[in-house]
Amino acid sequence: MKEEKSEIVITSLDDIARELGLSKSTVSRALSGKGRIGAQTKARVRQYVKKAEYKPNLIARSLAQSKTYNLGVVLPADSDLAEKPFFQVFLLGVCEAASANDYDVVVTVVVEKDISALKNLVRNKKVDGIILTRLLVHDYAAAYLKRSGIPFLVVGSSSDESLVQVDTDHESACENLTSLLLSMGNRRMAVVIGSDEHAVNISRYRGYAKVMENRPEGICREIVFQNVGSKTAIDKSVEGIMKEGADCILCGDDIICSQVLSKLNAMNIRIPEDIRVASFYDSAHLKYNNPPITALEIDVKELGVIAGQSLIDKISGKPFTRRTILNYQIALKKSTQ
Amino acid sequence: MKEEKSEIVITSLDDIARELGLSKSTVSRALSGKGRIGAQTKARVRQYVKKAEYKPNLIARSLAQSKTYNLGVVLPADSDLAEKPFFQVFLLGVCEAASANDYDVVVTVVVEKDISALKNLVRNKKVDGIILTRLLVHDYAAAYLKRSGIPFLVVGSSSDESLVQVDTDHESACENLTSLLLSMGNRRMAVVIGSDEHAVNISRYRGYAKVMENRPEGICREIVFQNVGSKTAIDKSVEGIMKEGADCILCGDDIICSQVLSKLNAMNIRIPEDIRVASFYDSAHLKYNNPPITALEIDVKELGVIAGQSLIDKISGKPFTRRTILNYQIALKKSTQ
DNA sequence: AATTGTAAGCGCTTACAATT
DNA sequence: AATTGTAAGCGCTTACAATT
Repeated sequence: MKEEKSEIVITSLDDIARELGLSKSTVSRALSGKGRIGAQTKARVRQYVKKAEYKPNLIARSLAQSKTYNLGVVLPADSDLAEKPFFQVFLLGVCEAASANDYDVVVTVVVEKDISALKNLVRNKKVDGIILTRLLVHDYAAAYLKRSGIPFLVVGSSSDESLVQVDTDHESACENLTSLLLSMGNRRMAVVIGSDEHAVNISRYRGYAKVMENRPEGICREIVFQNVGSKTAIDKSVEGIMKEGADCILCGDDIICSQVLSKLNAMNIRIPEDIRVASFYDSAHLKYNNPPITALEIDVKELGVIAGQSLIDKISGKPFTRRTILNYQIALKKSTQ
Repeated sequence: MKEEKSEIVITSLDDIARELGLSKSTVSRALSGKGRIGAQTKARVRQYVKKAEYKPNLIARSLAQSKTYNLGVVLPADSDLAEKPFFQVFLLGVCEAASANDYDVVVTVVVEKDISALKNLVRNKKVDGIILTRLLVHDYAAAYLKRSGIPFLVVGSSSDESLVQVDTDHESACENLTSLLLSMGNRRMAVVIGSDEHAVNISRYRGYAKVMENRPEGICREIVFQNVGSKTAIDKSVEGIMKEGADCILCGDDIICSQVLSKLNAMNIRIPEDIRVASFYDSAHLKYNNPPITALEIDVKELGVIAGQSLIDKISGKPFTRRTILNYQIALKKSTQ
């Protein structure tokens, strides 16, 4: 008898309803928990569903509810970002949050100003909300999403109050690291930082500048290098910095830092004896460097989890935080001793 | 008049049909190109759709066709992999191929042997096919997907003929690099390689072993380190290698290599004067290292594109290649001169 | 024979009606 | 009043029928 029953493949609410002598809607209510439903029936349906290993068709549910239960994550494919593990680790965090809420994660790519893939994702209604993993100063993607009306969230800080934001407070983190290094005896603090089209680089520089402005000598333009992209540009800035006799180099991120280290190494300059080095962003390579590099540490995966959860809260109409700021740590290592 | 027309928001085939005095099915055929349809009507519908900026509801299409137009990509979240940009760059490649075929990409995460998220993705029918981005020697995910019957593809090499595979020929690549380094005068070639639960590490070691076995001295067990995971284990292996007087170290991948470099640096051992170093996998950090490191180069993004396209071909019943082997390059750098 | 329309179906949700 | 059922709807596709 059992064998006979298990021969019937249960693929829809209709099947269950027929087997249990109920109507489709009752079964639906028993499973969703929405609407009035008798406790007994509910238990009976749920038990049956479990035994029959029935899995509801989420596509059908999507169509009926106009919800996809998908989160969109936008990854930048600019060549200089491709190697940064930030996005990958962040993505794992989002997946974790999504998974815990029965959502899935759809990724899409924007290259520089080409947001056509993102547009398709939104217009085709493939996702219920979007996470932008980086924010440009003039961000096309954010502007488009605002117009579109879809719930979205940016990783990054912006003065635009209408944006839901999740970020570390880069500015104050960099401010703290900079003044800490000053208090440790460094005087001429150089900085090498990436494109100021990226909001994060602006914040980081601002943190540095805030401290230096209040120093008697002020900001020394000769040892400040912004908009540094290529390896060549970094090499040049390091040469300039050494010529100017700086005693500490602050690097905008891990990639810049490892290139700065490479150049210093090639110039036979010792760390920390000849110059101190610190980075505004950490990575495994800086940890394993010899000497290990002082850096700001962020729990990127946690950032992803929080971003995912916040977006889901926003989508489901729960109260959500308009601006979530994550903690950071200053990891003092041998490179600044 | 135009204003009046544009007030009507076109959201479904029904709307278009009404506006054009046609039936829903005719409109559907005009847009899909399937079934018999008059050339005039086809043009008329398409023109209207363009003007009205109509976007079909893909969820509805999914339900009707039992197709999602989604590709699933499985990312491993094992802690030692989180920092590897391989997966990120590969993912960008898959997105590119997907995008070109009007597919989207859903990512999911497996942690060690926990494939529950993958199971949900498959059971909930959220994707039409799956890409496994790494292959274990005993791969739970691959075994499950085989049972489930969903089209899937693995990045990696396996003797299992039933698996659709995309990979570099790691074995012959490592074989070539090893014999090249021998021909350059190195005699005692050490190797440091990761967990042999990963198929790729087995292949790489096999390439190395194939060459060394044919040497008069054979494989020297004292300078072969497999299953090396932690930084501590790597440090120990480097110490052992130096004690045994090896003249060249082959690293299983970029992460291992940068940790080996860190240790060598700490021991004040010069490259290439005191020892040569090469890696079986490349990354930006090895390029920027001083000296730059000889390594095998793979076009990972291209690998992603090919994997994505192959899977789509398989899904759509087109002929697909059961095993695609990508090219590699040996980048000779100063570290082995 | 070529083109278009009718109607059922994909598997859910949900307002409303009907039953106890 | 509490529970369950009826029927319409979400927006497509597609077999088959009907029209020219």
